[in-house]
Amino acid sequence: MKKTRSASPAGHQASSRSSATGKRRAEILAAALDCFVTIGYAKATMEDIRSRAGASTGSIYHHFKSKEQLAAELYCEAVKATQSVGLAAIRDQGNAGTGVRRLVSAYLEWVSENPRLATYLLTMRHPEFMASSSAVVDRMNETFAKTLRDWLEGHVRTGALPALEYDVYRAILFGPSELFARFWLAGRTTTDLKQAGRLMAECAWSALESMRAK
Amino acid sequence: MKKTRSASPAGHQASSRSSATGKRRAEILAAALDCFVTIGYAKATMEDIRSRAGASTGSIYHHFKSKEQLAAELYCEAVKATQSVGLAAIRDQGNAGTGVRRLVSAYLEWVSENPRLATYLLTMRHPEFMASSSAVVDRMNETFAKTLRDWLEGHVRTGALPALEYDVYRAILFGPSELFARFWLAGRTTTDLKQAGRLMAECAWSALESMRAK
Amino acid sequence: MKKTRSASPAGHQASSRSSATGKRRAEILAAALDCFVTIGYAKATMEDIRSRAGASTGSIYHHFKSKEQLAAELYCEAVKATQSVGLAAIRDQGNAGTGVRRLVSAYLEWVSENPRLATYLLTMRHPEFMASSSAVVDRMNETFAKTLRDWLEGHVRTGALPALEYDVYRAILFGPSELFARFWLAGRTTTDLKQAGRLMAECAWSALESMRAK
Amino acid sequence: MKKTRSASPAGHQASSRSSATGKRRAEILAAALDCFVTIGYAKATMEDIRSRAGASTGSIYHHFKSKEQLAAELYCEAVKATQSVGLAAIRDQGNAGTGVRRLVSAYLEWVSENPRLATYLLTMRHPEFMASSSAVVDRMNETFAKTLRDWLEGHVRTGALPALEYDVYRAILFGPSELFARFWLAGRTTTDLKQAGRLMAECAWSALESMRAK
DNA sequence: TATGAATGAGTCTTCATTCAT
DNA sequence: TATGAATGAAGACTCATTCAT
Repeated sequence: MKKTRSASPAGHQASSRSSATGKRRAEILAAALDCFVTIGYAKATMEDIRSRAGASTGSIYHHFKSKEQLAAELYCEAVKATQSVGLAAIRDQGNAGTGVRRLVSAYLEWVSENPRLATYLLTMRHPEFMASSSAVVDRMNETFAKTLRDWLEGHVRTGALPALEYDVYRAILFGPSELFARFWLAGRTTTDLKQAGRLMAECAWSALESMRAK
Repeated sequence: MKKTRSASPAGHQASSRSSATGKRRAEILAAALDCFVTIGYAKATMEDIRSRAGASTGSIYHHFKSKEQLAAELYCEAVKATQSVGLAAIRDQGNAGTGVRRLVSAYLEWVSENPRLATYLLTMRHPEFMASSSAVVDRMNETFAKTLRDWLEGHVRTGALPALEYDVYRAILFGPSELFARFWLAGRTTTDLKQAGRLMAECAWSALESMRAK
Repeated sequence: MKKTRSASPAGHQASSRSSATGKRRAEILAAALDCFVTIGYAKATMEDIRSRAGASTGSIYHHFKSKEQLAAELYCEAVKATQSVGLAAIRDQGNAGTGVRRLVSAYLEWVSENPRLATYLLTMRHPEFMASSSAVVDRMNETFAKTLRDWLEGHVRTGALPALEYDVYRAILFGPSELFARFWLAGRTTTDLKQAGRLMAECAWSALESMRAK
Repeated sequence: MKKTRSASPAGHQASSRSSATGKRRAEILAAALDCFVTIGYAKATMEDIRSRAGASTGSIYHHFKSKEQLAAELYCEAVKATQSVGLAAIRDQGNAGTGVRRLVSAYLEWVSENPRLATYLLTMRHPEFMASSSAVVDRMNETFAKTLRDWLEGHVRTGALPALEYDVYRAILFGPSELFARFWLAGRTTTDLKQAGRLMAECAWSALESMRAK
């Protein structure tokens, strides 16, 4: 059955040219993301991924060392994506209130635009394959944290923001939106995501404001 | 080790009496929790659980239908525990501010007192075994949500709280503390949990207050 | 749950007296037969039998050494039953034709009266538990064969029956009815069993007659 | 050893060529047949089959979904084989007597040439794996029955055969030989199989003849 | 005799991964 | 690069049987 496919003379021309870009690689990654999000990393089998990608077992292993690496690559991609969205939101932002609000709503915007990747990120926060990714992810997290911290500290110095530990800032800034996102991704929300973004942003800002006051 | 964990000082008297109570069952559950939290649901094997519980394979299956059911039972237990703590915090609480603050810090207190169960709850929020538990959990969630909603609405009517959708309330109330808890449980925080509890409580309350104002 | 049963004061009087007969034993045997016939020896579990018998695990093992022995006992019972029916059919039967006919239809009559046991006999012809029964069954078979052979030989000497090997006699006498019985028991026949009995009997007799002639 | 068994002298040429044909598949089937016949379906383990086939666990499951499916496939093969032998015996056979005799002896010939498959067929007539095969087998049985019935009815119309229900015909035609085959395969016969074939054939024919007469 | 918790060897099956073509 | 057959370690689960009460 499969033999007939490679036998079909057409199609060959097209794909033999390049795929240099790594089209197959991308297809496999996409299939893997689908499977992990739908079935879960542990339950999803390479066979699931293989069939969804329309690739062969060998082909997958040609592109990726292992299932774990596949998951790790997706994870890194997801982390990088959120972080760059976050960083872009505060970059060169002189106004603390605007920066905080943008930071929060940027996160939810990204979620709404990348639901699958977001689901993956929020769901696969596990030690299941961390071995392969932790080094890279840890570094990314540090960089992100450092940048955000610097930005925050700048505004703390001007008195625009309260002096709080970074872990508290993290909780205040991202806690509400992340929790909302979880439910939104699960289809268990009634509020529109944009509206929620505004509310979460406001929430974070007014919380910080009130703390600064004291 | 495991035996000490059924921590609550009371109850010991009662359960020390005999095996009739279902001691074995409890031992197995405890061992499973340990394994799931440490190794992860997927990677933990029944053999891991078996040896940690000091039971035989057959004994485990005599008490629990499957690994999935074991996980589900723990999950339900955890959900019930947080919820009852939350409900106790607002029960008969006439003051909105006090209620909100108590709700938030009660959650973190519970986390600090039940780190393993909390880790399990926050980590295993996955479709890996949900089949077995969703019915029960869904009902519990509904009940909890209904009660909390009623309490909130009571205060909305008096103007003490702003009129917001439940999903927004949920995000504001539990988002920061849940996120903080995740990092605390992972040992990645610098702030003391109690202190964080007060901050998260304040944060939630001031956010709500500011929204009410508008 | 089961405890309430032994708690019921009534009924005790009756069963405490004797059950000497082995009522429980019989119930277990009946349940086992049911299970073996329905599910098959291999697939039927002691738990299946236990629950159908309304007994406890321990009780079963109190009465029977093992699953195998349970099966063997039923098998012996079945073999003995058919054989005695067969022997009764030819005992003191001076007329060859009558004897042959009776032998054949007696078999089918027994089948119709003991469908479950017959199914068991025709279905469980396997080495699955033969270890426990072969000795006994072999002896029973020998005795039966010897008696039948003697009867046949008597009529061979008078010329009423043809001189054929016992294995051929067995095939001619029991082959058709056994095959018919298999299908009848499976509910895959259209002909009435009594009618079939007459036909099979006639068939056997005319076959033998024609062979004698040559 | 197993390789010689694909007995039919032709075909060897073709299959010796390569593994492309499904050599492994065939080896596994052969090993399974051996095991099922020797040890019994229930007692034979996949490990038994695996080692006898010289294959790996994974390889077996690559080719067959389950132990049950393996058994089912063999069963279908066996059914198909007997039936085609039977149908060949009566195809275009204008003479009722010759046809009946050929039908009967063809069956026993097939048994003698395919003792293992025959043993399997006569022994594994059980619900152990029927789930997987019944649909296919039922259809094969219907087709076979229909063809045989048509042939019989043709001769009933000419008066060469008596008008009997199909289930009675089945019993008369196959009962004796099947029962004889059972004992022959178990090594519990004294009569030569060919000789028995002639006798069973004669037996069936004279039985039918005598019934027609009436 | 009855009960049912406990036992643990034994099975089937899965699945990530390798490798010959 | 692609293919898919082959590998085999590992795991969940079953079930006959034992045993303390």
